Amino acid sequence: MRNYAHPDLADVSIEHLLHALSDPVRLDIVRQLARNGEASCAALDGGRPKSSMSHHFRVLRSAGLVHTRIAGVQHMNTLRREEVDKRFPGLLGAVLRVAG
Amino acid sequence: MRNYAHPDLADVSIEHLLHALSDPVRLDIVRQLARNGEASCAALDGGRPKSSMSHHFRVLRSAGLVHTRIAGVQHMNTLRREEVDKRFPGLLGAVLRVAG
DNA sequence: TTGATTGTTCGTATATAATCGAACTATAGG
DNA sequence: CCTATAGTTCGATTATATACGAACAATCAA
Repeated sequence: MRNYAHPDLADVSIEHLLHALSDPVRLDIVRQLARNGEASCAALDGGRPKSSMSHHFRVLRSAGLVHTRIAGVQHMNTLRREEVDKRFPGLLGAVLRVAG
Repeated sequence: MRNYAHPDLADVSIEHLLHALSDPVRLDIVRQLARNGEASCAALDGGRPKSSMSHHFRVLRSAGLVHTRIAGVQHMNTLRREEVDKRFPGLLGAVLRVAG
């Protein structure tokens, strides 16, 4: 894998984004990225198998929520906060305001 | 059916609520209720079969989003706007602000 | 080049969800 | 009581998600 495709937020529907956020594992990933900034996949796995995490990161990417940058052997993830906020104002803030 | 049980919003998780909103049929129902206020099930079916609608209303009820009141032969639905707003401040507003 | 590390992809199993016809329940009006 | 109307419940089908082991690819360091 050389690098990832990240969708334009304009092409992401709110249904798609809400679905991505409705899974507890993914919501947890989003919360941690919001709190701590960039993190590798392994740093967020909570003991889950790599293939499961890979799946969840793919869903988060396809929903425009997460950007993944390859840095050597690690894949570093960040929240696409500004872009999501521009497309869906207030949504991510409201979700993250809820206690996890 | 004599009447419905409506969950306390305190018992609704954000994952549950986000999942309920992530379906296009249900999101459409929520949008219409927000715009036009109380409506019967049939008024919102968009030509879909009754059993399908019944399913979606049940999901919306279980997520604390919709209150259903029995009025004779009709079941009238409303958005539980204030309660949802108290539990998840800004969330519904952010969702409804997005063009449908 | 070999080995260790990080994450993807594939395949399969399992679980959850959506769809919808058919039979049923409840209410209202003749 | 009979009939029409509005929704629910049941059951079956199909679709979509999740979970995860195993094999693979890419990078780095020795």
